[in-house]
Amino acid sequence: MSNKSFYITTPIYYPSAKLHIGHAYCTTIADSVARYHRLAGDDVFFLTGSDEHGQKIQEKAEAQGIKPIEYVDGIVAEFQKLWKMLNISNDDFLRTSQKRHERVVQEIFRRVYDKGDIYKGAYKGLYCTPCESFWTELQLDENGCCPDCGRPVKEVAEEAYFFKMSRYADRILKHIEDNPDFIQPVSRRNEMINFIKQGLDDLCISRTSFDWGIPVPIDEKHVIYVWFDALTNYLTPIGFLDDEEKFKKFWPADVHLVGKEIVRFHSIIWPCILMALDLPLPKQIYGHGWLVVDGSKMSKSLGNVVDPVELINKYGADAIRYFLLREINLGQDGNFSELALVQRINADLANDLGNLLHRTLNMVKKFQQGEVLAAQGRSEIDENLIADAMAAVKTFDEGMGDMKISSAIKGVWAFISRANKYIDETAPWALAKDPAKQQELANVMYNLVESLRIISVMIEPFMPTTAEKIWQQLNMPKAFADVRLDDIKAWGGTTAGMHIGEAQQLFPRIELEKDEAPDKKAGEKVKTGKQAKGEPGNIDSDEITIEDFARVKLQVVEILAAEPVPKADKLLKLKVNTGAEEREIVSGIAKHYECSELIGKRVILVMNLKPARIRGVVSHGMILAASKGDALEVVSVDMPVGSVVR
RNA sequence: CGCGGGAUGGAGCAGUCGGUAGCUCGUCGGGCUCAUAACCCGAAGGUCAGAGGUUCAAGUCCUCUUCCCGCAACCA
Repeated sequence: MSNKSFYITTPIYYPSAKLHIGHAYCTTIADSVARYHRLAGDDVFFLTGSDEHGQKIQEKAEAQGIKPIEYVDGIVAEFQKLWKMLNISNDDFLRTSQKRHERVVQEIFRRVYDKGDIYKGAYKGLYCTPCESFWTELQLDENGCCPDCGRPVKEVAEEAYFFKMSRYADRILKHIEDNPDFIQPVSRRNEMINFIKQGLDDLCISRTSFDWGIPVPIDEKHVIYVWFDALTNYLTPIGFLDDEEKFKKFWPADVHLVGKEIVRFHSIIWPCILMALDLPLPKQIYGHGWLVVDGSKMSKSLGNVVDPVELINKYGADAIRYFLLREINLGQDGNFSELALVQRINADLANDLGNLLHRTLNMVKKFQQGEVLAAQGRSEIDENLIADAMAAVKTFDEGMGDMKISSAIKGVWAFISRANKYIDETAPWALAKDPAKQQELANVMYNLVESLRIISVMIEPFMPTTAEKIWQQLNMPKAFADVRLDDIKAWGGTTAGMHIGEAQQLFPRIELEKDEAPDKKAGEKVKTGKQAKGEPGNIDSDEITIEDFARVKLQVVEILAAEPVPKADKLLKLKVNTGAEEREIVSGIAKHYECSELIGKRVILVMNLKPARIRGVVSHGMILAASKGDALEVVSVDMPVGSVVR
């Protein structure tokens, strides 16, 4: 029997830092799709990995005094630990530093070179010698200098190999236009078409300025630069060089799932490389959106990067997976907040799903000594429930097959709600009291158990652990690992006469404490360790809690330098010493102070204000000042630099 | 005119081919007692950012405006 094959990939993540919730989001999506296809009976290959080469990694390793491979080994181990915690079911994990990958990359380079699509040229760039970094014109600061150190850059040329991407521009454009599903969602597709029409440059694919990479096979001075190294990872584990049959089976990939910022590389550069290799193109590039945290973008300088490991430890992997898949529409940016997470857990997982299972098991135990009796005959209400169950399976099946994960989940939950309503409609507790209605009761109990059986299977791609827990509590005879989608495409798979297992809470409710309880004094510690941190208190009121205030980090800093901001009459650019570092901030006090009188002043700075670009200057913080009418004075103190204000 | 995304009841979001504006949470009222103070039913609440246009018909198509948010060739 030859099953349909399905090959899905995530990007290979760059191990320059720990993974955050956004990476977990992307991989969770891929995992749920992969799990769905396995459930549907397809032969699935699900790949993720790490992109380990490059200058940045080399620098980080040097800074720690270790070899790049040692540095990367440490971080990649963390990646794999996270995927294990999240129950990611990848079939392979590719590291670009692996020998098997080096072979592939070098072979691809040779093939494309032999074809005449690679030539030696000069990479021209703006180089900052002290920082040893290349910049593009747009990255430079307002003075045309290095954005890191502010010193001038110079134009240098470095010998490099180039890939003749321009040669494939017309073909890729046509491909995208002829295949509407190639790039999803459509908004990204339009963006790509637009981009190609502006013309494609040849791609620089080698570097000599660092050596942590795969050597160019024909020229040992060079290492292969990013895209030839990274994108080709998708070919390595499926037997590109060593298993022709496997390769034929899984290539072309069904979906490359990527973040929206790298759609371009996957839908333009990657296909061009494949065309140069005479290989078929992937069927689909799917660009998912980004997670914003409580309304603002995740960034290190904002300090709002969400660590998935912490969340998993606090709420469990399945709850996090459920939230990510349910709450955010694939393809669009979505908001992540711990408060929303807790609300989802309570409403959907504890109240709707958990309680449905619990009350059902409890009734079977109480009314029928734990035995699931055979159903005989169907009422109209029963028929409705069954029709809704079958419709839910269909919605689920179609939604998942079409990458509409959120809508698939909504379909499942609509049915969970339906089952809860069925209990109300049939009122089993009343049937139980009437000896003449025992068969009717048996029917209701059977239908509920059968509904939960179907629900547990549909939930598996989203919450594998919970799905199996439900299966076990129902005490279904078949091994859960062997269950397939076909098992729930028809009603009646529950065996009459079986005994249910022990009922256990799937998701205990998470109690939210009210900050505004009148009997609690302001300032009193009301949050327990279990409580979500960073949760907004009462948003409606102007009153804030001591915790709210504590989020504002105030500190004494010394003004080192001050100069006017060009073309702005109210703004001064200040350089301050925080004790730990120097920062640049922009302050609207030019009308009230001369630059010279500010120098040496010790003032209070809001340390953790989101950096903002004001008249082209990035301001990292805000100086406190008092004003009334036209008068204004900065708040200054005599305490030493670094003193914390509170 | 750098590119793109967004604006829909208190909050967060759906809305496929233009055809009666939906969902979740919250609020208010009711029901039920098997259950994790859970579940079920009902109600209130929106001139779909603004202006103009196409059309028998516009949240949906076109033009302009305002306001938010990203990106600008290795941040998912």
